Amino acid sequence: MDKLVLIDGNSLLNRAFYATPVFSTKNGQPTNAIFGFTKLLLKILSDIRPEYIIVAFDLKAPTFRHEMYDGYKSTRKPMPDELAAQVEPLKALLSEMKIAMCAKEGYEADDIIGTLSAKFDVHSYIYTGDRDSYQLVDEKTDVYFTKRGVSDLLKLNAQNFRDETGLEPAQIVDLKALMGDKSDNIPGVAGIGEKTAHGLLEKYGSLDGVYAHIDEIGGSLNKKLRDGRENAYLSYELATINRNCEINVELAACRAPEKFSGAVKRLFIDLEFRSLLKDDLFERSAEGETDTDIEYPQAVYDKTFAEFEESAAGTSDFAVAIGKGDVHVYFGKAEHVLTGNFEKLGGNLSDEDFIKALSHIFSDKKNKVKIFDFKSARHKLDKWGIKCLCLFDDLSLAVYLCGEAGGETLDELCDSHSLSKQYPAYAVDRLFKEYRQILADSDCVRLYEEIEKPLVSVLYDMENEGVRVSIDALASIGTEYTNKIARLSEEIYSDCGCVFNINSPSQLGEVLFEKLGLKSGKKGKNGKYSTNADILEKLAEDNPVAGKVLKYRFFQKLLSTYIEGLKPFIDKNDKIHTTYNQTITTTGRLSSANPNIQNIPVREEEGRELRKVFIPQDGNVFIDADYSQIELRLLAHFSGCKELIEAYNEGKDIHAITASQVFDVPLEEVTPKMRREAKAVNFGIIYGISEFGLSRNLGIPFSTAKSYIAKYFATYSTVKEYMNSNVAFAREHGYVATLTGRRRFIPEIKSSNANLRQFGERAAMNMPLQGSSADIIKIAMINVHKRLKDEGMKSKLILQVHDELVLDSPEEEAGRAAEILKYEMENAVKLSVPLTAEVHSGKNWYDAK
DNA sequence: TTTGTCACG
DNA sequence: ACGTACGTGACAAAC
Repeated sequence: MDKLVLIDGNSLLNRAFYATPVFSTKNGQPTNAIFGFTKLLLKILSDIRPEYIIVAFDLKAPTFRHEMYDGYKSTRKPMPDELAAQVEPLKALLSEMKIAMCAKEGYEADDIIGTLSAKFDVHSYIYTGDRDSYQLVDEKTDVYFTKRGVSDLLKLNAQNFRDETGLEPAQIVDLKALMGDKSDNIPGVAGIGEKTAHGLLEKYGSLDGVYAHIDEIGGSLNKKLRDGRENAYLSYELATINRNCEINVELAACRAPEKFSGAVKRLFIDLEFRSLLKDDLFERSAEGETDTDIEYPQAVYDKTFAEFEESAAGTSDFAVAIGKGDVHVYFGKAEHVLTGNFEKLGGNLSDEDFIKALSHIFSDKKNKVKIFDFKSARHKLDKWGIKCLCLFDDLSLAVYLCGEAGGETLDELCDSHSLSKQYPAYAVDRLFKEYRQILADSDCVRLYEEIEKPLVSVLYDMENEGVRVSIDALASIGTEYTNKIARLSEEIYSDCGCVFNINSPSQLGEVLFEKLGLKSGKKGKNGKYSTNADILEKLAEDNPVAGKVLKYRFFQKLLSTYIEGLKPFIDKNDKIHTTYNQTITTTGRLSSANPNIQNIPVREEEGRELRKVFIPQDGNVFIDADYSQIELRLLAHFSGCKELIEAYNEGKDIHAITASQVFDVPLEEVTPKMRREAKAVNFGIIYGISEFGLSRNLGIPFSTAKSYIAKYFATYSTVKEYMNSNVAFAREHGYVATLTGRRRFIPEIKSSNANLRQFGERAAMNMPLQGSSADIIKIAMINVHKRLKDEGMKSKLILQVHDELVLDSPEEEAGRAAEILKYEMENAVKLSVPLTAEVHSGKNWYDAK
């Protein structure tokens, strides 16, 4: 039998909307509900593979139910704006997807679905979030109900309906007739709730049955039923789905699509549904898969270097895309595909000619190469023994600075711009021109040319240089931790009276809170106990096992992440080479990965010891410099707050001053506790403070945190004004910016979802501070790197940890190197407050801090 | 792949 | 009624 999928459009769109926070495209079009709906739709099509599909919608016009009963659905809240704004775009998408839609004045989607499933000789699969549809279940009709969100589907059938309610599917109408339905404002019988209604139906089977035996029912219930008889039968009618509406739908016009057109693909791209852009979903057009109005270059497979050189003669502008073993080069009107035999057989060039061709491009300092990720290209070219001397433009940086989601690959970029991946070098050329224009329009050209681009070479050198580790020290600390972990786990097993996996939060929660019956184990929304450090610390006051678990976790973390985790990254020279990602963060910071060298322990003494593992090269020392309170200084600078600026200009202790203001005591009477709390307030200010956050961070009552914040802003009103101005700017322009004009787009700030909106507001307050700090240290890095090189020094910049730089420096030039480092960091930019960097040196990273 | 936890600034 | 300081990356478990 043919299969027909029937979807309750309004119901699923509604579910999809509330399943996730609202998210929007860069243009501010909210898309979360359309996304959830589309994702489910694609899943249904691939799971069921139906011959036919119809999406039914409600219309605004009143239905036959409104005519029967004025109050029908009158208590419904209106749709939130952000959901309403998604209805028409969804219909437009469905229409482009060639999916049949159906709506009819006077009926609800339920009725249309009920009618269509009864009308055709097909097996129907109904998808809805409305439990009323239980009544449609029969041998040729399955109903799938979306439980939580949209992806969690429950197939309804007589059995699970009985399990859940103790009733037959058809009885849902009788049930509603008796108990009513608040959300639809169906009245039911006054005074009868779910329990009573159930009881009656179990005994008498149906509404008619109840009234047929009304004389057997005594007491107040009898009166309620007699008084409510009219309402009960009205409700029965209201709750019954009309399976016989007058609808003209030809099944033949409802064919389910197998593939979608290029127009649908473009709509997906516009809606930023990147994760749904699977190639096999879309039809391939004759020339390829993408825009027909693009004139792609001619593909050329040169046989020899001489052939390539001849075409490239006189060309200095190239666009290049490097794949695994193949390199695409676009210039003139052709895309040359070059492959050697390095990683696969059958290259069109000999290895020797392959290298020559690449050297022709990259080793000539007059050439300018457009490329997606220059830093990683250089590492790759290194392996082929090719020196990079050319000028370059980096597409990934341009895209990043334009405020697009960071970390996109070139492939993804091609997809989202409808460009063929077969011509990636041409795509690089074309995309770079496009993004270069956006950079110019958003005043980010200097940021790109003078900061991000020069930084590429600095980071390349840092990654190449690497940081040395002591294998012996690593091994001995590893043994020490392994022993500690073994002892602690034995003790924990014996204390708990059972052996289990302490690493598993769910097993740990079960043992602690159920077996041992420890208190304060509140289950979260997913039905699991939280066992994080905050909770365990509280527990440790009463039960030593919690403390042992904390210790176990601590050493386990150090062992797995920093001992075992680092080992695979150590090269034959005992060095670790991290990768700095320049295009990930929303604020402009770098991130470090494989391994992450920016989160090596320092806060706890026992973890800090690990830094003794990081050592300079023979005969060298580490020189470590970190900015002192750079974000707070930026706050003083940007806000223009006189008190803060003065305090910094006079070199005062800022946290102590804040403490004296917030706690209303003379500076001399500020206690260490007051200073500590004031420091937390200062941090909070930078993060876009909330009462909840501060109270949780300090472990103080909500009301106390509130009063601290109030006092702070009363004292530093210019800071408050500055923060408000950031939020206002973001609301007006959709973005905020740093010292150098780096932008972060914050669409959340216009959300009607309070949580999301507040998140946007905090981000608007924090980004200019965190981001400007990132700008400043980047400038410092470029200048330090240049000075060291220009002055012919052997000291090398090796690490960056957001506000900290580390040099590996020969002992004899360490003094000079430290001076340069400090000077360049402190003078990277000129602010209305001084920037200070604290410098230390030592024979390992521990001693240099 | 997602979740919980925890390391850093 | 709910979820909340900003920005990251890695690991282990559970799905």
